[in-house]
Amino acid sequence: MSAESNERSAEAGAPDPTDFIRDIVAQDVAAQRYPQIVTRFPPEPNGYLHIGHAKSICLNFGIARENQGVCHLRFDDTNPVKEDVEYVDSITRDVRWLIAGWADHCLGFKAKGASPVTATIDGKTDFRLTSVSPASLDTQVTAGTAEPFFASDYFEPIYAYAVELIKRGKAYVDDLTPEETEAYRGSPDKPGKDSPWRNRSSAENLDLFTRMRAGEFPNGARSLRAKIDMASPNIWLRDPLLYRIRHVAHHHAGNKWCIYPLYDFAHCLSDYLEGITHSVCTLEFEVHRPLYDWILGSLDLPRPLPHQYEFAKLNLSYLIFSKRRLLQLVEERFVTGWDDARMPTLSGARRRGIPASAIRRLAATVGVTKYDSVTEIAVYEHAIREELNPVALRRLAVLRPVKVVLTNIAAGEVLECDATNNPQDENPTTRKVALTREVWIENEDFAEVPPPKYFRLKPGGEVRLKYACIIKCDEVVKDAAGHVVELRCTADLSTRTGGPNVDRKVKGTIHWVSASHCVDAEVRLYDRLFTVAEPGATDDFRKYVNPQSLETVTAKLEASLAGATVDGRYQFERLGYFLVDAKDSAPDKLVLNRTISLKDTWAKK
RNA sequence: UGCCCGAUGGUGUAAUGGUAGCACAAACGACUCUGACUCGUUUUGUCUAGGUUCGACUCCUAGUCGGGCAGCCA
Repeated sequence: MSAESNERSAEAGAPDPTDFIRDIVAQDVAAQRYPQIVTRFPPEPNGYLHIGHAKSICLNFGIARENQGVCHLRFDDTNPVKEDVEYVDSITRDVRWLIAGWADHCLGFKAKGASPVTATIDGKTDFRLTSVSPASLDTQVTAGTAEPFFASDYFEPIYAYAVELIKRGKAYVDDLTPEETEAYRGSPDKPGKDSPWRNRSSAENLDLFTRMRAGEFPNGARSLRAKIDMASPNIWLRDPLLYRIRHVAHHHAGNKWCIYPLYDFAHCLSDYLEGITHSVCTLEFEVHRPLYDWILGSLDLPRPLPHQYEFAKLNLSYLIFSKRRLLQLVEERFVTGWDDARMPTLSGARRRGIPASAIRRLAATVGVTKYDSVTEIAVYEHAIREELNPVALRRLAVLRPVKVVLTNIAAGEVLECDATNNPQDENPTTRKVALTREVWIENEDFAEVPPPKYFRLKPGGEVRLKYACIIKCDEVVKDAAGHVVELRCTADLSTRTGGPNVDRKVKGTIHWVSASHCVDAEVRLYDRLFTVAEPGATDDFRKYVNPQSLETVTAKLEASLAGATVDGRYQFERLGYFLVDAKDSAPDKLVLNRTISLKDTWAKK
């Protein structure tokens, strides 16, 4: 829990970020263009959220947070064949996790089951749906009386707007087949041509559209199209489709419909219905903006219109964010699931022990622009360490143990040492760790033939056992095969805390645990999932999955870790940040994940 | 080869006509009972060519390079 706290996060005192979108919002606020700033995060429930989505979530909720506004979580669920409630649930959970303690007071949910209300404004029929009070959101969610927004809740008013467009002569029912539609559309450098059905009468269009809804026609037989310009240089203005026929049940709307609006038609209207002021999306929708504006502008709507702004999505080196490819990793068993700790999904990050605040910190550092960039993974790793360092409890653990016998300590004797829980604290607390005759040290911390500048233990050399004392290696015991099985050392107990020679310096300090006062645990060490910086740009990203992305070891942990729970964030000294695995750990069989290693300027050389 | 968008050190980003700054990375050094953290120093940049201007990363024109758009996906 402590790791989720914002108290020591940069966010607490940091100034609000600025970028070109926030500048626009600020201008709109200054001009009092809207009574309140309302943004939205509109995922399609057809996959798990990943770090790339997190950038969008942070932007949209950040804008709301900085302007006393609200940000709606809205499912853009207009294509029932691809969507599923499993994703609705995971997305809702992940969004709430990401913004917890930061922007949950801005989260816009609606009353359960609510759909847009009809009103008359200036003699015009209007539909509207607003969010419940964020202040009471938690109790309402718990009570089951609030839920996210769904575009599918707007099918009725969206249908009414389509009828209105037909009446205005701005939409028509087309009988062209999908193949013909494609052929008629032309290509980027060649204009399209008008459908023979383009100039049907309003009455005929209305009749046909009503019958489409009534289910009289099979899939693909007809469609509703906007009547714009088949010769437009912008393909999305060449009479784009508004509705298609799909005789299929919807995961949220049930069996009510057999015609479903397409993204372009549903999205801008959903924004309007919810009173969205700033509709922020990624760059690929830039060419759709004229259509977004055309639809809203063609309906003579009485309330202020939302506006669309586009930014470049996040790319991180050594990672992939494509839903299709992520799904492949899951289905082809490169990972154990969507929440595998190596996955760039939010559920994977959470299981890995990455604090939500670190992801928010990443979003703040990469900024928001229209330049399609690739951010080095090191920026993300740095953000994780920055968030974990001040909150993680220091503990001693040995991943790959080698036995050390301290020959001048009697068997059964226990020397208690004070170990600091977190040196970053203003007033650090301590705990007791046991020093006994036999201890484990890290395999890497002993070298029979040390490389130059090796600070750790070597034959005849000295090293400090952290929080304990300096030891000297007297003898290296090997088995018949020549492997080191035991190091026989003497402890200089005068260098213990409180001892006369505490201040004696040796170059190296290493971690250790008592062999008689420790617990075994399965520890999972993660490395990058891919071996190349841009796996998405290769011929087949699966060929570049890192075979060493997961290594499992049986580690020795200091005894105090015996009761560790998922809530604890630990730094195993000199090794990295760890937490208990939420799925596979049990009280009698601890399983821990390494979130990330400590920066290691020695190993690099 | 139609339309739209973009280009600042290795990477990401700031400077909104007036000293090119910050972060990450890298290198070196200091400190250190974590080769971590912290601190200090250093290396490296405005895509090109014209134009406007006292002055251009910024405005204009052309070019180069990169990205997006031809789902009844979002």
